Amino acid sequence: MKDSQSNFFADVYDVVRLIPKGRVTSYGAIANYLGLKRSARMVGWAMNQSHGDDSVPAHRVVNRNGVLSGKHFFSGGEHAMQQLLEAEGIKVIDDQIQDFKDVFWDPMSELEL
DNA sequence: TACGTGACCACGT
DNA sequence: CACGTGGCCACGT
Repeated sequence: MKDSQSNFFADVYDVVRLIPKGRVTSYGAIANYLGLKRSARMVGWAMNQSHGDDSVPAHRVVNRNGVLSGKHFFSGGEHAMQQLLEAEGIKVIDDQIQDFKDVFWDPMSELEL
């Protein structure tokens, strides 16, 4: 096990697990919260590896534009991620979250580091 | 070992 | 206001 990257992945997963039901956050917000400000890509990569871990609601993580950029990586079809979000009361149209700012959950603001 | 790619974001032109 | 480039870090070929 690589301690360093495992620690980073663990941190990302921990934050994602803290996302309340019916809310979403962005890769950049998580990266920023962890202090990796410019390394949002790593958060995305972490999500990629988290795929298969039911404890990590990756469907609640989208890009800063509110677009389901990672839907393509979900198993069960292209609309699997959208249906998961809609099941939590989040409206999604054409891979775009409606009222994104309203359902947006910022760890820095909500967790108040 | 080096290059290219990636579930992104911010800035410059 | 749209597009291009840089930056970040890790992984695959």
